[in-house]
Amino acid sequence: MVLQKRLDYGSCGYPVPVMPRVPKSARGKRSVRKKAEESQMCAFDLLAAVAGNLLLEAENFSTPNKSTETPCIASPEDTTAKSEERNTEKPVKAEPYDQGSCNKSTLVSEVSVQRPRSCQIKRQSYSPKATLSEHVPVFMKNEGFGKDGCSGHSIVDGHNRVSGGSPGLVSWKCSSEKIFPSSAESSEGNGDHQTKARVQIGKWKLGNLVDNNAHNHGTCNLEDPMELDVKPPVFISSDSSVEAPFYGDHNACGVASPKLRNAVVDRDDDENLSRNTHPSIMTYRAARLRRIGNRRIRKLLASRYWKATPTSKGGELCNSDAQSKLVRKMCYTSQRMQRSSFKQRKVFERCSSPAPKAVSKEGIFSLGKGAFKTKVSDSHTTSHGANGQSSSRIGQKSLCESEDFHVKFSIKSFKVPELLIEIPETATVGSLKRTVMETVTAFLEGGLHVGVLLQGKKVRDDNKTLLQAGISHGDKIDNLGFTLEPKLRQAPQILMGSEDPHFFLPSDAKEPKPLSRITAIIPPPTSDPRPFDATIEPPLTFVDPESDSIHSPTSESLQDKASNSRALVSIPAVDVEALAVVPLHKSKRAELVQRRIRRPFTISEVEALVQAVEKLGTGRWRDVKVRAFDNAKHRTYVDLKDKWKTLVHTAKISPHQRRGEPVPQELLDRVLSAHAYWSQQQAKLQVKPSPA
DNA sequence: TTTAGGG
DNA sequence: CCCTAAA
Repeated sequence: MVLQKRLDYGSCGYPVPVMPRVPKSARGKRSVRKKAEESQMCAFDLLAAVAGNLLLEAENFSTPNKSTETPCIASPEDTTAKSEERNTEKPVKAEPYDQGSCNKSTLVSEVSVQRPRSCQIKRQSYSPKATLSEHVPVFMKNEGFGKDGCSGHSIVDGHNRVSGGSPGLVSWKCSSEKIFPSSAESSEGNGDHQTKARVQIGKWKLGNLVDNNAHNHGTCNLEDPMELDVKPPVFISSDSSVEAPFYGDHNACGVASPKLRNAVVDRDDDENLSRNTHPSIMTYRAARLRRIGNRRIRKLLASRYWKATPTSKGGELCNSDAQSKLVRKMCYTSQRMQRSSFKQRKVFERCSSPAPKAVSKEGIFSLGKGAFKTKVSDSHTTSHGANGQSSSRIGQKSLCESEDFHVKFSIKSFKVPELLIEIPETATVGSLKRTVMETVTAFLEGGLHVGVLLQGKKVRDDNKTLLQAGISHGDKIDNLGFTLEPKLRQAPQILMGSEDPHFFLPSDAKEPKPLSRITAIIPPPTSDPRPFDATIEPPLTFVDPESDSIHSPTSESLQDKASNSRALVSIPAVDVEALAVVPLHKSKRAELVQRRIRRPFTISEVEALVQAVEKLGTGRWRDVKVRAFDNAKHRTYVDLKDKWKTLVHTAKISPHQRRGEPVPQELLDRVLSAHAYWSQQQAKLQVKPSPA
């Protein structure tokens, strides 16, 4: 029985994940740290990816040589229930830039283009001569992130709408347009007795794209598109006061300084467990886990990533290497995006904020009021890079001097398709937030197709200049619109049954079928319906008393699972080829999979272990596992080996140095003797061969 | 996949 | 517990 609630997600700000989380497991380990660093992937990457994606398309289409009909190699998507198959991913060529149509689920942003009043913008705006493809800069702003971001309050009540988009930026927020009355509905009897809260998020919007700041400050400037290698800028900003351009920064994966990141991270207060876990990161790590070799673990992981449909096997699903692969590719992609963004950083000039604010060393970010604030600096020319203010002025000046014929766009809103999230009631608000965030992130990661609509008609020819397309600074540009379509190629099928008729369909279909809903499912804490130890354990078998769930899940495990569920966010496929722009090294995602919860061995477990080892000896952990812990799913042979190792160590040290639940001396003695015995045996085996 | 060990 | 090289 599943209780599904539809909560009005309201208009809370959408916190763009910024800080790739370094799992606790990292604990200062070099290797882990390194990995975490390597795999840093944050929202910025994501946006960078989007931008890069757009950019790439722009390039493709603005380059005469390239066909505007970039072949889209369709890869028939296997829609079977198996996640592995589902994720099988094949290289795909860039999809046509112009989708040609935009259906209901297409994201349509309200864009208005207006002619700058006071002064003309020279570098910031696009020349009417620019081709449509060059039009893609996407400015995003994540308001309210710094302060409370998507707090539980805002999630539920969702009435705190952020107002007044900042210059040159678009703010992400859940629009309040869509309000879903709470309702409860029982789930289809799939066997599990869980309660889930379902949160549906309506359309989202991006706030103002281009500020109206043109009149005030004379504006935002972009280098002449023609003279730079046009890279659509993507700005991300959190908090209404400052804007952060998203540049793929080499040091910080396009994010801010560590400090900044921390600020963000820390704000995630109601997370007790692994915070800021990123789905993609998680998934990425799953890939690594491939080699761990424990099928069970892998399965478990898999179940975390995809819908944890409780099955007779205990809710375990197959893991998918394909997915991992996919994720890696995504990372790769996004990194490439970053590079392009970085590139752009040098060529674009902008002054998006009315009031000059502090600029960080790099001239990119700055902190303010404890909130996550950043300021775009002018990197117009490298020489100006470090001084936002002066650059600003310079920029303004040049703006006013610039010629006319530039059109200015203002995207008032950007709607993200409906999101459907399923989460157990027992999950924390924090996990809910994360899930939402990750879902959206995942969604965005797929990249977007940008379409241009002029008076309702889609402007397909990317090589036309704005002027030719009828987009001039003078007239009828009010009806200019953009369509942002998810660039999904396959449908994440972790969805809830088939209640939603239109999901994302492979976009390789004739008509693009953008997703209309993204679903994320968080498995309930008890989603691991492990057979209630129905079998009678063999003599030596240790039966975990509080085996996975069922019996009063501790708050720890409960939370753990809840947080694990974050990985269940759907991760749309990405058109890797299209996004491939940035080199891989930097922005993989941070590690996602969290460390397994610590489950201290109980005395009975220790006893079972000792007994098994006495009998089998060391070095046969697999057998020990089978013999004594076959029913303890969470104990792997590696765990047993480790435990033995610690037991031996414990037995050797003085009692007062021991920690944790004291192990009966009797057992420790047995450990020592068994250890001595088997060590001897091993030594014998080692020596024998040579004499013989 | 397992083992064996270092972290 | 994690991570991995080796077997």
